[in-house]
Amino acid sequence: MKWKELEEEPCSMARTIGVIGDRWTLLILRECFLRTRRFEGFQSALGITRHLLAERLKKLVRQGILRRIPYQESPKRHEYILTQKGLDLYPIMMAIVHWGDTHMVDERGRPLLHQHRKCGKDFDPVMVCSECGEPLSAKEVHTHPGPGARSAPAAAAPTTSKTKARSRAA
Amino acid sequence: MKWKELEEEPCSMARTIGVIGDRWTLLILRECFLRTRRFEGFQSALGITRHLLAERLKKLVRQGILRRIPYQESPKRHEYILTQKGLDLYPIMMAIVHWGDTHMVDERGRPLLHQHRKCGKDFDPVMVCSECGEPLSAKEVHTHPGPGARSAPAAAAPTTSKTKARSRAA
DNA sequence: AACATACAGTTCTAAAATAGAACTGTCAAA
DNA sequence: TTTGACAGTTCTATTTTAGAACTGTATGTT
Repeated sequence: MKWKELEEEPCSMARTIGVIGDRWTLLILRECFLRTRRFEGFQSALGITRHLLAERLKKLVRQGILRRIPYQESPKRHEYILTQKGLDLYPIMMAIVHWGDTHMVDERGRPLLHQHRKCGKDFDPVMVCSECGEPLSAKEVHTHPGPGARSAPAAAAPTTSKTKARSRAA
Repeated sequence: MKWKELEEEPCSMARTIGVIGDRWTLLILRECFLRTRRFEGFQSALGITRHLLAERLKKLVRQGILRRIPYQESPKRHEYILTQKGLDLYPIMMAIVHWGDTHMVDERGRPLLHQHRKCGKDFDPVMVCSECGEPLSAKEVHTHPGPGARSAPAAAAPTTSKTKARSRAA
């Protein structure tokens, strides 16, 4: 599979993975949420090669996740700032951190704590149902096709090769 | 950076990314949550090469995210089932899907809907503060070092090369 | 008996992505 | 005049991934 194709699959997860689903991109986004804004900042914080960093930043800008804002003229320099679309990635980041806090910490405990300004307490992120407010777990959720589903009879995707992907959505 | 190193960084996000932060792994996990359990099931659903699939499944088993359970003798065959550690990835998956539903759908709308068995309604996942129950956003959260933080003065990491990563945690 | 099929891998080569280092170019400060 | 900060770009070497074929056990078919 070419990764461009991912973004066109009838699956919100595949599409999202096509955009942010690689290691460096996720780490770059971590830095964004930690307020890093400049090329050298990302590079020295992450140890990523300059080549890849330039690539990934371009992609994130193309995708509307970062905005490239000039902060000085001559030589022209820019900062990379999260757009609203980028800020909306926050639950993904927090969910990843929280899983790591739960399953990947050593004896020393969590590297970082998160304090909620509104209530002043250190917290964990909890994912709840938008309708009833109860915490969610996989077993309590039933998945069913929505309007954008690629229904089996329609469009009749050829599925030429035996090894091609069946259509599947999420 | 070698990806093994990621798992040892003092950052829950880096560690988690080291385990599940690549495209195929995330897609394999999607299939797991959609109840796929067998090698051929994953392969035909995703179109992943058999070689990589075998690799990734092994890694997920090593990490305790999947359990390999025999379902027949001679020839020995196994199913791959999510452990509790694997099931705990659900908020990450839902957060990814939800972002895609918000920012990556076409005119046709969402490919999949999610129904909460408890309340019976189609829902969106919402991330809230465990302490006060309010929805979270990046701007309302203050991050500070926890017990597992790699504090600057201690341990005195050499940081030999100019291009090596500064220590950074999340 | 001979053949095809299901299943779960393993093994190969070619193509693509990433690592690592060096280089470019503008400007400011020493 | 030299050095350093900054934001890249360019190059080669290494590592990963893609793609296809092959292995091996067992069942079902002709």
